[in-house]
Amino acid sequence: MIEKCIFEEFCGGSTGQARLRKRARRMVKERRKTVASLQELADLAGVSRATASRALNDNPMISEKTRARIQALAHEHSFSINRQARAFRLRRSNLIGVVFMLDVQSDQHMSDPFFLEMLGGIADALAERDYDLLLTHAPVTDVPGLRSGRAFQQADGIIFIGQGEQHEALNELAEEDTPFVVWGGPVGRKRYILVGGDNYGGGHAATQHLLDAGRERIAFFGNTRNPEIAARYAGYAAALAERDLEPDPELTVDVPFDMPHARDVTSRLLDTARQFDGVVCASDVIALAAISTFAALGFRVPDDIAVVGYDDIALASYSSPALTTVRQNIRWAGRVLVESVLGLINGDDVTDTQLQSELVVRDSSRRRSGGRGPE
Amino acid sequence: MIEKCIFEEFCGGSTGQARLRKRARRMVKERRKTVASLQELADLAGVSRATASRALNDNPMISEKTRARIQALAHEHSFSINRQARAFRLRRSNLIGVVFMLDVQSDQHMSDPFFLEMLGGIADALAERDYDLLLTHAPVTDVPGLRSGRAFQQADGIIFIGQGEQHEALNELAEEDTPFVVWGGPVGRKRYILVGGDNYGGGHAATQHLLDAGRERIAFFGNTRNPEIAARYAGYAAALAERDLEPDPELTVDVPFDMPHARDVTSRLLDTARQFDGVVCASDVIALAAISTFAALGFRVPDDIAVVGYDDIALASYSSPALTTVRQNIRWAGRVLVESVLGLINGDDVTDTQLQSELVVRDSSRRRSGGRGPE
DNA sequence: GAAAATAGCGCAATCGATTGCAAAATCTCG
DNA sequence: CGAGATTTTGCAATCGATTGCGCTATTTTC
Repeated sequence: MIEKCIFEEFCGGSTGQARLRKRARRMVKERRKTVASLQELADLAGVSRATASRALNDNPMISEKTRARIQALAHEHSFSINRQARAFRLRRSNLIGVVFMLDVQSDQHMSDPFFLEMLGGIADALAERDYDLLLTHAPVTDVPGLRSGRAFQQADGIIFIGQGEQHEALNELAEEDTPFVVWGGPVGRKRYILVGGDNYGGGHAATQHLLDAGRERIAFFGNTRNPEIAARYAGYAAALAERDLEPDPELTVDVPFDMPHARDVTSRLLDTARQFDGVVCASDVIALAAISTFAALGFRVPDDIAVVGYDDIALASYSSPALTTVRQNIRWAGRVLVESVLGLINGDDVTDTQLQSELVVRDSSRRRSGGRGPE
Repeated sequence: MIEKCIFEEFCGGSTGQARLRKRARRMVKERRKTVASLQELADLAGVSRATASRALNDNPMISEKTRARIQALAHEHSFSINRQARAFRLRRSNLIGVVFMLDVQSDQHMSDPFFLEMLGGIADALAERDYDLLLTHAPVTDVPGLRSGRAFQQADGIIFIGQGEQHEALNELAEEDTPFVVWGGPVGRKRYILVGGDNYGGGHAATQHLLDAGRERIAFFGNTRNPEIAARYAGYAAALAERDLEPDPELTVDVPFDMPHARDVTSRLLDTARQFDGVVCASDVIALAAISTFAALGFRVPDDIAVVGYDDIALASYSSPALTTVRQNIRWAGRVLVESVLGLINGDDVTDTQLQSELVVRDSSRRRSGGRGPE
């Protein structure tokens, strides 16, 4: 039945295609064998590799009829193109590298759920565009070393998550020809495409929220050498300035992103007996570590010290008390990063993007209203 | 100087190599141009592609001298092999796919930090072995569909994280020829290599801990259709049995892995007014959600209800009260998974592995000792 | 010192898909 | 019905690295 359909249109000519057709007849018998290469598919269909290739790629040069027939055949034999060969020929792998730039101090890499959500967003967006995600978990002491790393060679483009303290190194990488985009905060003399949240606005909103709640001595926990954090700090300082306050240097604490260190630093701060009644944290993880430390040392949160976090990770709303935080739409961020890097690859004009940030008020920073507590 | 070194040993013969040498002289002048292919490197060195290839791969067929010279040249011109071409030729990509199998219910994929730590462990272990990580974030409704997915075609092997409820589908995949290993719990009629923690032991220890603390009606929160959870449940039931108790079906609650659902289910359970004073949770995330819900509803933790988690994610020790939980050495797990899948690829004999689990007691389950509280 | 053994290298085929160009088939019209 | 226009399809080169086989030098052996 099918054989008939396949061949009836060919029964005329007798040129070079005759050979192909003979081969096709032979192939038909071994129908069930898996089709492994384009050549085999072409033989089955009684056409040349070229035609088969074009048919599968919806090349308009191929007639509707032939295309349909070949695609059906491919499907029937569950044939799928060899992606290695394709990548080799086209010099395009359909792979996007994702590199996490983490602070150097933390041995315990990648423990911030923020990264996971970001990764999920990127993975989804890439999948929609028929790209795969090559994950590199780099010892980010030497960004230049990445150049010779695997990600840079196999991937068509790179997404860096966070600048860490490697802004300059990234600038140098921009001279290379692998396109990349960076999730991070604003910096001067930038030669790469940047996508980020409104860190300034977020830091401002967080601080203002604490001020509105009646807090007067507000600390900032975070590593301001990281551009994202620096922008949040700028927002923090600005909010203070609007109330004629200014940041107390002793309350600006370089807290790393991982919890053990964060806890450490926090408790040391408390030892110095500096007074403060509010904290703006550079991440939810830092905030949770801080809260835990405060609690362990006998401070009540939020009554004695109110805390605001950043990122709105899933766990933030389930801590007790629930954490007020600045939400970034991470999944959307992932999508924007993907669009940007693919845009670069296509040679489009790509510009920086700033996503909105939004303060999510939960009940951890009230001072005057009584705590709702257990009912 | 260098030119001399390169050529002095050749100045004898005058066979087919003469042509090569001429080309080399020409190339030397344009030293600085980036070397893009093996051919160019070979030309520079005055040898053939074959020799260059062998030299770079430390093939013993090549003399020490030539090897050193070519490798030096390669380094000098920062030449690195084209991995696409190599993968194509060798039919080996040095890519390992990692697929997360998540419960279907949860729209909010990948929010459990456990996955991130696991991913980090796998990424590190792979990097050491010169492999890259291809991340697939699959809609795991159809595992068979993965077969035609990108990961399966590009990767030399696959690591599945979690079986979800897809055990049977995995069994079918085992018929295919792509080697894979699975992180998960014990199941019957298994045709794939399994790596997992001691879920039974962990569940047992967690339950025993609560019993030792004087708890008498202990609930279990988790989806027991997931093999890992099922094993933990078995340990839970066994621990109860040792005290002549048996699981109350109404206290075995199918709690999904993501927090919103977990919270939902938890509060519904409390509505039914079933009495219980302890909970063994299938993950820390579930535990934190449960604690948060209990607190919101006016129960004191651990005084009214003690909770034990599973995984010991970084945040577990920073919740207040700190979470007692079962620790799995996730980074080591990642390493074992990598060794196993690479073993399969090499055709080694690979067997299942069970890693130890360890109860980490923090102060969330005391009943008789007074809470330490803020000092 | 000639024959045999051994190193060290080069030749050329190969992997599978894509694509410019040319050839063949089909269609259009006068 | 046949030339010209147009649509389809095939030929063959190409991407870059690897490797079996064979050819030269060089060394060893007697």
